[in-house]
Amino acid sequence: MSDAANITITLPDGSQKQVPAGTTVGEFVKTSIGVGLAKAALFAKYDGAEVDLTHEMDHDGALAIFTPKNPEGLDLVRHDAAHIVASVVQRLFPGTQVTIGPTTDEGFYYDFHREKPFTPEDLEAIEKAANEEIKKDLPFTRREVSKEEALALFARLGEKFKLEIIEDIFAKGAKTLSLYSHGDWVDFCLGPHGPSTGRVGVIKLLSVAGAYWRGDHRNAQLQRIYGTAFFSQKELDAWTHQQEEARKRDHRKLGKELDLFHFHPAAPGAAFWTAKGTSIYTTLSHAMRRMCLANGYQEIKTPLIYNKSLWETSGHWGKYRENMFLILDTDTDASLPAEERASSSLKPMNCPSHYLFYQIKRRSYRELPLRLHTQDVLHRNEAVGALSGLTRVRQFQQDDAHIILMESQISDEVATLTKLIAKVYSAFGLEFTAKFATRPAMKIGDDALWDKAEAALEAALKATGLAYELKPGDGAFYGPKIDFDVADSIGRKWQLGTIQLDYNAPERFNMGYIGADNAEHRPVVIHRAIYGSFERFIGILIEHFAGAFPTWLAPEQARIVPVAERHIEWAEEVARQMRAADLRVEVDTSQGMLGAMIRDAQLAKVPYTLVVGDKEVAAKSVSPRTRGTGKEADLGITPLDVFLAKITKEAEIPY
RNA sequence: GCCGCUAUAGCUCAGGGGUAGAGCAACGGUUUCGUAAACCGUAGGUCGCCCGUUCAAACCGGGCUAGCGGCUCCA
Repeated sequence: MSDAANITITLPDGSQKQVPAGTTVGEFVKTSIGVGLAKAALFAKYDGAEVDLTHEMDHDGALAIFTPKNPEGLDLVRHDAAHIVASVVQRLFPGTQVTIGPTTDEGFYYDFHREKPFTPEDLEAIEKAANEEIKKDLPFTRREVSKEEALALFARLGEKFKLEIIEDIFAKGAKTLSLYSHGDWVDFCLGPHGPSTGRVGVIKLLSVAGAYWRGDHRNAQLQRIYGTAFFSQKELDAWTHQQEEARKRDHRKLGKELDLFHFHPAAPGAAFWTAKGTSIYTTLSHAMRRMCLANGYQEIKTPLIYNKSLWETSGHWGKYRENMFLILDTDTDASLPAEERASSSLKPMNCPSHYLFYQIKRRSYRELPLRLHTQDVLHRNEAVGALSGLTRVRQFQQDDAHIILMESQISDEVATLTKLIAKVYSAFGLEFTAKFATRPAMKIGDDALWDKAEAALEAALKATGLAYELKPGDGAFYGPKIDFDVADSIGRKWQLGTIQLDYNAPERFNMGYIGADNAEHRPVVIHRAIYGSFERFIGILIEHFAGAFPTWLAPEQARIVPVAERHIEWAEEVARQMRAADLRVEVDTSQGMLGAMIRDAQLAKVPYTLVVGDKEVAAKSVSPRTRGTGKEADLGITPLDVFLAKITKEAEIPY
């Protein structure tokens, strides 16, 4: 189709153009498509690969142009922004070494090595200089160099982290390394980059944080500068506003405002739940218990403290002791290390309890799958720096279960479980992502068992048709797992539900069952949680609903507001009838102005505010008002029995 | 655990080397009111804790504790 001098370029609409080989993407767009697009273009995808506009096309292929209108365009300029920030940091703070600077969902970061930490004032100076660099509109230029050239260049610059990365890149089989420069600053990078620094509209630096080289805490401590970039100040302002709105949903803020839970320095990582918060907790607990009992589970309770010997059998003593609250034997020598003085520990997980429970008697294949559900209190000694509101605590309860079953039952059980999880999450309107995590470095059991477990779990997951992401090395120490993640208000993802397959525990605990053949067999264990933990789940729900819980979950489902003192009697009668129908109701007897009482109820995010005055008393009715402002929130005068029927239905557990 | 930041009244926050301030909430009184804030008054704090510098520390320095943003880890 093409002769030696010409190549055929296919555009996304299917049209084809012939141009001389060696034409750059930029020239092609300008001459064959249009000046407007040429001006807007940032980079292109040519024959499946992302390339710069200066890339010379040398063969037939499809070409797609990306501009600020594409999400990929924003990601690209943020990558440009990371380079710009790194360049000004090295100019302003000589001696600082660069490492890596990728983009994130919300912006970018760049990790630096420098003895002195960056101060907030430093950040301001860097941000100012970075934005000046944008105004200079310096072109990004690319060139390819050999390994030797690359090593020589970065050795001369004194960039020892970069030298390590270069060795890695070539070790993985790269033939050359691409360098990108703007001004006199150079970094290596796969690219592509935009045409010039001017195309990055505005850079905003957000924070500086510690990070470890290659993500390993044994390595050098780096300083990570987080930032974001937008094409215009207007877009940045809109994003900033959106961030502020998201922060208003923060469960730590709302938990205090709505009086749901509190923390005290005397018990870091362990919540005090108010009556309202406890109401949410117990409603969720009851809902899960009910669902489990309806789906072939039995609920059991087990001890909270166990002898060290149990943890040795389970493998926790070796692989999880750092996270366990040990109970020291006071008779022992105080100079000995804690793990030698410990005789027992608070349980950090329910699994060993359930294995002991299973072992209480001989089990038959007819009992399998044996599904044990427990909501006991667990303690994990989390690192102080890891604690965060309700999403990361030291004391919590899981909606935990262990399913002891035959290998042949795994697939069906995993399918049933993913359906249950999807059902619960959809009842809240929560969107989740699934991850499949395989054996970690810190593990028990031989590789043959892991091979078997990973294969069985992934096959079961595939059979459900659910989309999932692969997380190699992220499994529990005893088995591979499927994790279900939900994002909080500021986009951080938290693991909630989990399904974990365990071939190790049955071996360690020598678990068996008598099969139909009257012989002893080894079962398999599935660990699963749907909420994950009540604490984290409630934290996520608070943010998801911005504190405005659905009626069935709201701690106060209705508040009755008497217009004047003479209406209190009917208000109390309404409350009595509603409480008799198991509804959670309060009467506002504060005798404030009506508007003020309604405002209080609205701020408390009570689903229904029931105004009662002369008209309502006379008609044995209420005037319900939903959450929200203005006339549309007012449902008008409603007979009490009609309203009762409506709210009772809304108070039903949806799963 | 690591890096950085923060800590003033129940909450949100101002102030600042020389006897501590506001709004809301609380409490008392007046008001009895029709769909997002009535009015007047009262009370409330060893400025997170310890040590140091200073004639004098809430303010400056150090340590600790807790919280926040990340890293590591994790439900």
